[in-house]
Amino acid sequence: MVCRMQCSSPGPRKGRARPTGRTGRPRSAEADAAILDATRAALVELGWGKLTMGDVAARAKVAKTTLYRRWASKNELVVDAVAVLFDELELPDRGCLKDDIEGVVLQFAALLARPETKTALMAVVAESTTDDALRNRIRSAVVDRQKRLVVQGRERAQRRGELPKDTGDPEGAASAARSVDMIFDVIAGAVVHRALVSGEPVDAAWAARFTTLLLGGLGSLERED
Amino acid sequence: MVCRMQCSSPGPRKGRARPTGRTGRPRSAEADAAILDATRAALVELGWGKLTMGDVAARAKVAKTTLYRRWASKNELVVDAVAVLFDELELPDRGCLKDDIEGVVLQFAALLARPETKTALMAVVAESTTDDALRNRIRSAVVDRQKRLVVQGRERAQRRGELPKDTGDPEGAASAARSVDMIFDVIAGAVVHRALVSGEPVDAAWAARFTTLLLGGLGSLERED
DNA sequence: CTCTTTCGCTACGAGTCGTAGCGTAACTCT
DNA sequence: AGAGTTACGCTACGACTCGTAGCGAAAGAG
Repeated sequence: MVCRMQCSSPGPRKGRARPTGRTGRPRSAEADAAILDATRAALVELGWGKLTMGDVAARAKVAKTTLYRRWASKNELVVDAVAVLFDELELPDRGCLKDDIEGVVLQFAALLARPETKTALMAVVAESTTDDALRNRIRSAVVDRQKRLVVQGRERAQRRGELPKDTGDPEGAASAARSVDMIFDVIAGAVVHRALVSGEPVDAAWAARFTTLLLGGLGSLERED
Repeated sequence: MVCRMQCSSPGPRKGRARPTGRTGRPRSAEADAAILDATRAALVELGWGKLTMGDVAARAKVAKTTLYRRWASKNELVVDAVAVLFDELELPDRGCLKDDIEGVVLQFAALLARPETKTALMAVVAESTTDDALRNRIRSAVVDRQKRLVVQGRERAQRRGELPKDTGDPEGAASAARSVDMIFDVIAGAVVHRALVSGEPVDAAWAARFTTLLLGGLGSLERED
């Protein structure tokens, strides 16, 4: 889902993309990497509004036409450039649910503190409100990467006995899906809002208070179902 | 804080701005209103990325130079155009804290559902990460308008006895301020994230579940302090 | 060696930006 | 009423960005 005309296939050979199946000169994987690096660098220096395709091409030492051969618009380029940053997110096992949540909150906050992330993320979300293709790209490249952590943390807490296990029936499954969505929106939303809108630091003290609130709230939600 | 060179003063006379004190032709208040209306209309049709100053000027039937005499950039214009929408937000007394929160959540969600709001809000926040002046403008024009509702709802709940009253000491005041900030970020963040990032509806059922979570969490937070 | 595709490069029309200059309109003060 | 001051509409402008087209050269596949 990266390039414009070619199909990207897994398993590049010798630093080049596309192992076989097509003839002709293959696309340079180095160029791809250089372009994405240049995009992130430009985001840091210029921000979203002043970033131009020509500038990115110059930084990547690549012709502007090469850029347009792979990405149709600035939006899609930036989504791909930022998406890889979300691969860093992990959920190390800290022993209990509370510590796991605090860890992921701080990790997410550290990611949002990076200038290239903060300036790009909101901008592409804004554009996605009037561009369905972009919305889907963001969902698969960014949102799903994050939501996976919630599912993972939930399962881990269930194994520890900190959360009740899922019932097999459809009713329970629907309830579980609603919970995951809710938790995801609350965590990601609160962290983003504090960091980018309120503009105040997401530090360990805040993370601890927030986690207390979330866990207490989950208990109430559980009791009501 | 609206115009570029002149000081806006309250109490216009006869549809014109600035009652007295300065000489010369006064700025047209009708033009201001027409420009802001045109900006919102253009946001609906074009979105943030394709909105141009020339287009807004044409819609408002105003010269482009008039636009630049009042707003230095597209960012500031859009902030002012969207800010007034947040004046609609109120906190009607529904009798108990739970209903008050659900009400404001749904009201905020309805505001975010409007295309001109959703497409503009995230965009200006994105730009504000690299523009301090814009950040302050957003804070005073949008964020403070929302936070006021949290303070108001909290005081009302305290009068009802649903929340403990503030202690007079500095420690208690700091704790109260932290709570207001936390509640604000959680509510606004979660609603924005669900509506704009997850792209799922903020309906009455979601609002009820979210409110249950929040109130339960507040209880836990309270017990720990 | 031939075929195919990508590459860098240049050039281009279209569109936007933000400003300057001008004559005119609107309002205040004397 | 007249003078002074400021905002307005209009036109024009250079600078910039966009996205594309056309070219010859480079890089791999068969």
